[in-house]
Amino acid sequence: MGVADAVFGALADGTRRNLLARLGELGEASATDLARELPVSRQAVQKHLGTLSDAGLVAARRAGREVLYRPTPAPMSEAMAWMAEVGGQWDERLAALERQLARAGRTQA
Amino acid sequence: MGVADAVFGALADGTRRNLLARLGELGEASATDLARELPVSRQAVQKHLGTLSDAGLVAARRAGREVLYRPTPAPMSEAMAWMAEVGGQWDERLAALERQLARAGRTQA
DNA sequence: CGATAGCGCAACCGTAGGGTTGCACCTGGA
DNA sequence: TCCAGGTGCAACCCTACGGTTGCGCTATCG
Repeated sequence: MGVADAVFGALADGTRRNLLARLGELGEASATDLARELPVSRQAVQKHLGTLSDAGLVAARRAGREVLYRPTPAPMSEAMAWMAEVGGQWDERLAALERQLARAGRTQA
Repeated sequence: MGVADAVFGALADGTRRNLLARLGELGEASATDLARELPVSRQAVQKHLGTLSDAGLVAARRAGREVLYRPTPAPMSEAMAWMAEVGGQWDERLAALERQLARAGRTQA
């Protein structure tokens, strides 16, 4: 369950969740691109992308003189599995969510 | 996306996840009980239970001179829903992106 | 009653984390 | 070849956070 710490930690920040959502919409983007539409500096975005990358939630690709980041959702499955397991121990309500998890984690590695 | 911040923040700490898991096993427990089987002080546990409570992940009940905490996993649904939604979006976009890349260049990442 | 076991609150400390600025380095294009 | 845009790295603030200790209050049991 080692990855859970990094994933939850990465998801704990609102700016990082924004970045992930935006990356989800764009497919790929550079740190500079993302910083342009956010109220923070490029370096801040870059640091966030770094921690997201450490958590395995994004991957980087060099394209010419820019570096494009794309989301890699696989590690989220583990976090969701943790929640479903712990939550499902005592609450039937999460059974429905577990089904969602199965659907969302379908494409995971 | 209000609650997500508190939930992910609460889940970002390993000790708090331990507490949640232990509470899941025990059903109910006091801060003192939980602190006994952890390498931290009772006050630390109490603070953690406080943030878990702020996130809506636990509820407190007074029983005599002790306060028993029990898990209330409902708000996790929202966090999982967020992950499922964003992750699902990724799947579509990534598939489209990979198609583009495959067609455009064979410069595979 | 009185002693004891829990809880609640507050002060305090060290470190990690988000953010910024500044600058050096590389790469692509005119 | 020179210029501009993009990245990488480092130093530096400031706040939040996890953890501790100490003390006072409440309430239960003998």
